[in-house]
Amino acid sequence: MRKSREETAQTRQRILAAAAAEFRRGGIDSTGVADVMAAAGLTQGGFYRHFESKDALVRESLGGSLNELRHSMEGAIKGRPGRAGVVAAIDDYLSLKHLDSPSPCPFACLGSELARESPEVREAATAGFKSLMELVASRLTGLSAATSRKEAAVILSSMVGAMTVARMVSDRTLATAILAQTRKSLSEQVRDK
Amino acid sequence: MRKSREETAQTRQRILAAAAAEFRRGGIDSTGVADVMAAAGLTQGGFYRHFESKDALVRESLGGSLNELRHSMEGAIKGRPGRAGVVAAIDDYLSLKHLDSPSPCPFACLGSELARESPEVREAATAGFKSLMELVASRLTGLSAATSRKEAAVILSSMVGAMTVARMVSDRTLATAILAQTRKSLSEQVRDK
DNA sequence: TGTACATCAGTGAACGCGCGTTCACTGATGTAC
DNA sequence: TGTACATCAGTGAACGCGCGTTCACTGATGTAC
Repeated sequence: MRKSREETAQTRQRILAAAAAEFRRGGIDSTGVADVMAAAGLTQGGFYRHFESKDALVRESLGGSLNELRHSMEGAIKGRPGRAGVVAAIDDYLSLKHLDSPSPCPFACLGSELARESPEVREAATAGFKSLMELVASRLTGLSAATSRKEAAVILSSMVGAMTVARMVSDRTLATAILAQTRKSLSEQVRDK
Repeated sequence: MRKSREETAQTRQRILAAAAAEFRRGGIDSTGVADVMAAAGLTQGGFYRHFESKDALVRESLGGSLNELRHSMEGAIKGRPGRAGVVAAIDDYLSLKHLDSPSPCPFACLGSELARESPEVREAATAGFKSLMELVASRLTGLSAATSRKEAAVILSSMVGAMTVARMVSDRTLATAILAQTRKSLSEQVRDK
């Protein structure tokens, strides 16, 4: 049953992709190694040929999620010049589509759980957040480097908060209102500062 | 071993208080019925004399947490007149003290987990959020009722997002910067709108 | 290039453990007369 | 008011179950000559 080196590498990537999606969907604690392996079309026994532990999987798949999120935000930002790029990223993130579809954002899906994860996992989350901060800050022209980073942190954490709360409430009207009003409020903030 | 009616009622309250604190500290999934009962100074066997299931405990203790949070915000708001009351509540919530101490806010502690809880639990969370919204909105003078509620929703979800992210990142400097800058940003928003 | 052997990806079953829940039991409290 | 009995809060052990992890085994791949 041994697989070629290429197949092995592909399997590893398949497990990582399945893990990233399953953890975001069901949470870290509630998603078992067997769930992830089944989602990747494998049985649980083979897991430890690819990863040292569940924690290592969480860490690495979180890194993958964060990279994808960064690329998706880069795409939205690069479509428009200057500060309008940030507005586009905000509108994209706080869209109804993002509310309903499997979310690409581990902060919104796992935020409060991540605070209780191992130091290694939290460091991966921190690096991901900082990476998004730099991306947004680079478009907040006319501010000092330090100030633009701080403003970017506020914008991003507000986005995460809005999506987290919108996902939490069972009142659909309230959820859409939170997203719409936060889009409006943050866009004004980006344009005016 | 039977206890008096009064003692029974006190025990129930003790379990609820322990549950609220333990769930916020360790998350809902990771905190077992036995953990809660031990924190209340009891053994797990007696749990079902007081509650129908863990889900019922989660629902009721979440309601308790939300009531306490509302009272604490009411206290901060009532200390100052008009919009300054909202600023005081923001400063209180986004303080370093709140970052470090056992948090009274279930949204910041459990936000992403709550989105995956039972409909009953999510409805309790929704009612709690709406209650805070009304409280904040009542102080956003000069706006229509609908607009003030929407603004309140943005302010609250931004507060939750800032605290969630600040708790998540392993970089202390970044955490304090997020809190400070969000305080500043929201305060300006409250004063100017 | 062909052959013999070592490696190891993946399977399926098992490990110990902790979970939510149930239950027999205890003895103090509450109730009925 | 006093007594006999029913109730039930709390204990401690057990239930089935799913968890993360380990392991014997398989057979195709990789390596050495």
